[in-house]
Amino acid sequence: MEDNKNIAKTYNPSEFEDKLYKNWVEKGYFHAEVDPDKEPFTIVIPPPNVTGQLHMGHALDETLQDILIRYKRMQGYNALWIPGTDHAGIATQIKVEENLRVNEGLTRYDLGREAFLDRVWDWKKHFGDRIINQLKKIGSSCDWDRERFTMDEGCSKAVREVFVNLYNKGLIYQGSRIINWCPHCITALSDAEVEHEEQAGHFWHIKYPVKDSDEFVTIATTRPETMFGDTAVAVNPEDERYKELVGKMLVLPLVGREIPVIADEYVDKEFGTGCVKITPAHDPNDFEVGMRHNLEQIKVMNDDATMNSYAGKYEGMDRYECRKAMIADLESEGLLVKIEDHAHNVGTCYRCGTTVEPIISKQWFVKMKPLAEPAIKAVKDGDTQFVPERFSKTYMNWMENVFDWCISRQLWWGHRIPAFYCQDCGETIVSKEDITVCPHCGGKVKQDEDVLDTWFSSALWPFSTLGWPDKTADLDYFYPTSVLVTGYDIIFFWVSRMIFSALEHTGKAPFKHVFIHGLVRDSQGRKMSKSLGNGIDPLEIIDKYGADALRFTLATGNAPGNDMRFYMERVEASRNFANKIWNASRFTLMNLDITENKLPDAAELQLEDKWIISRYNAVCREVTENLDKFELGVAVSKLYDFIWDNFCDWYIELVKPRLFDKENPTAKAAQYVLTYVLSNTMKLLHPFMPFITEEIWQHLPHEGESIVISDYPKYNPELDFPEDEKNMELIMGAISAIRNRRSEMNVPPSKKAKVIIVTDKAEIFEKCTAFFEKLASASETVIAQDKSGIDANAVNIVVDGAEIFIPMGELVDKEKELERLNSEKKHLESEIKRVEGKLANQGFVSKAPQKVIDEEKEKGRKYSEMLEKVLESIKGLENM
RNA sequence: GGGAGUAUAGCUCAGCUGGGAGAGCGUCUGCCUUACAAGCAGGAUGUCACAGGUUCGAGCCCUGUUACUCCCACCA
Repeated sequence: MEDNKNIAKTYNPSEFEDKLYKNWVEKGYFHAEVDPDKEPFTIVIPPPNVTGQLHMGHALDETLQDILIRYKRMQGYNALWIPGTDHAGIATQIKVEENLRVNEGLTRYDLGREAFLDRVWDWKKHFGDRIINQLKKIGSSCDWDRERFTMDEGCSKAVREVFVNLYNKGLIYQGSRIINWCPHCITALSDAEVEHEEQAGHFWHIKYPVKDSDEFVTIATTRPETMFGDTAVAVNPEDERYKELVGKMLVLPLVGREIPVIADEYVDKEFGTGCVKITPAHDPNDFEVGMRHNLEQIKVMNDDATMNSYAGKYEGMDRYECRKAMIADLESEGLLVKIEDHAHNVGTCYRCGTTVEPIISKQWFVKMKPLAEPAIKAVKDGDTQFVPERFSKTYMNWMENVFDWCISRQLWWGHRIPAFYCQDCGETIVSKEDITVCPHCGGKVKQDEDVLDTWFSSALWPFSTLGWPDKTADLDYFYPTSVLVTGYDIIFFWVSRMIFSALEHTGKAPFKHVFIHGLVRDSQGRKMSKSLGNGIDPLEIIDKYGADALRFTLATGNAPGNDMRFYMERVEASRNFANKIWNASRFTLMNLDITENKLPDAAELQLEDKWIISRYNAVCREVTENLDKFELGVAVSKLYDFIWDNFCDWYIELVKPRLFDKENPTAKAAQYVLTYVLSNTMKLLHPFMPFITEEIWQHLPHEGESIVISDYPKYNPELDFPEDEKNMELIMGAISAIRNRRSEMNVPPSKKAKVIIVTDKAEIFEKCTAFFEKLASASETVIAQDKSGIDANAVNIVVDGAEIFIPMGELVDKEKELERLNSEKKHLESEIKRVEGKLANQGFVSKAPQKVIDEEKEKGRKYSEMLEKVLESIKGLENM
């Protein structure tokens, strides 16, 4: 502690953040082992994608988790935060392919599956490491000995186990159904991976001639190019207009194929022309109609959304090229009735933005209904609780209406589907282990080429990271996890799937709470994105302002679950707060010659000491309560107010005269109180701002080797001094009033004046005459019982508990003083009127809680007393 | 078509279970007061979207209205 007094003059986080973090990791503070004597508190990180680097959204997510985990660790829980990364199937593959294309002009097919995957693993290594380093920079207190990856051995084992289990239970099946196909990524997508956006499209009205007749029906479509796959035209059975047509054959324009007119309830008579082209291979509704009517399914596109041979002469054209060409042809043949503008929802790929094509395809699916039921129940019963609660509605809504989940992807990067097809007998074998021969016929087998949806493995994250499917001690002890912290944007993708997966495979909900946060937006409220170029790199902020400032910014300024705007002024304000803490600490250290951290005997405590201790104690209680309710922003802003307003602006200033006066018998007590309150406040603040709090705590007299593993302060009823708080407020009120008066009269702070305090609470005001010298620019303070002998040229200030006179000589303008006193009088009178009105109200007196009534009465008493003094002063002035 | 959110100081936002509105930034005035100008002291600014209702009392609870935002949804 020899260098205590030599901490740097300005707050410079880069000088100590990395050093402290390294030490924490080396000491193993973040490492957790099973310990039956302690209660576990577990968080699994939402694994960032290995696609690139962390953005501000991650920084928010990690900050919130770290606050919770550090808080619980300090409270004595066995806190475990499991870190890791996600392989992010499509997203990563796209990145690597893009990289390959730009740098080497190659496609993944040029390399071949194995060589390409080697490249992706290289990518993963590079960006995975980078992400981990970024997590550390933010201060995340993860257990790095347990770092995981969704495609590591353990997670892969869990994936296979789950796939085989679900398959054996009939909850995974393979089938040909309409799925969302991304022609750019060349893969199937789940419903959740499709983003709908309203686009200005068209409604093409096209004539389909009736066979052997001059008649025709007009259909309306938004995707005319799919007509090559039409296998019927449907009308509503109740539709009188078309009753005669049902059963007749139509001739499909441009290709001449014949299709029937069928009747189906699905058709809305009122919409469009009332005739619907049915394309079972390219539309989910049409698919259903096709099933009912046993219609042929004709796929007219290739995987890249170019037209195939069913499109006749349009074969090879891109779907939109084809659309243009065929519309022109229809028009020239006189079969195009009209084109209407029509806004409609178009599905787009969430990774590349390409318009997805609903297309029939053989894929693997998870049957959702049986899995959704327990997942709904778990949230209904409160086994898992959303914070804020409203997000459970979002979850329920989705769960209750969920369709089967398409889990196969035509990609290379991911968990290969553990299904094997016998080349000889055609049997499908789903197996946990790789097999080479068919168990039925001994023939050669070939593994399914596809991989699983990346969310299939993340769905298992809370238990796969703890060793499942093995019955490990970790799993037994740390699972289910305590809280999951994530953004509302992945409730469907991830949260819901973790819940039903966990219930199905472990029999338990994966976490007690889901703490949902919003998105980090830019200063104008726009989503941060690459294309807008408005993203802010968390690391740049850390370099410039420090991780603590970043964390403080992210933890404050918005309500849970709401989006927040991020801009530099806020970070600067946070940094300024850190600087404030830094300097208050520097001041404390400069004035310290004690080596112990303890409170002095109660008898030695001065009024201001008891006040700050009492305030600290109250803040301690409130912060803990807020943290327990996940009100992190409220908690930390209370600490901000306490540190800045109470501790710095008042306590330190009040205590200076004692500290600077070596003869003062209470100087030591002040040192102890400063140390006690500051170091405990650092503890309270540590979860939010881990670096600066550790740095300061280490310099202060302390026990233990790190604030990280120190005990979180607890509320202590013995430290409540309500009476002293009240008295202190009287004095603070007086000081403020004097400052106010002097400022109004443009008295420079350097000009000292005599202050005469007339009060019958001499014992309160007397004790603190020292404050006035320092704070109120007084040269002398006199406590008097009455105002006899007070100079006529004194300004008169009426405050609660006292009347203050400051002789100002010529500065006093009698008229102006009268004016001011009269406005004071008016104000007091109106306040009294309000209070009296309230107290005269029978309803109020009989129904309001006693506490509120007493408060009003107290106000009334105070105001009346003050008014009396003001009236006297007015009278005195007028008589002069 | 369903569901949710937001509307509070010039700007960005807090405001926990109802007891006469706060912060940061900005702004105005005065200060380099020996921890801090990344600071100190003092000030100004609000029909808490609108209309009703419940209540002794509403920014907060209820109903309706308006504006904006987001999510979900197989009307071609």
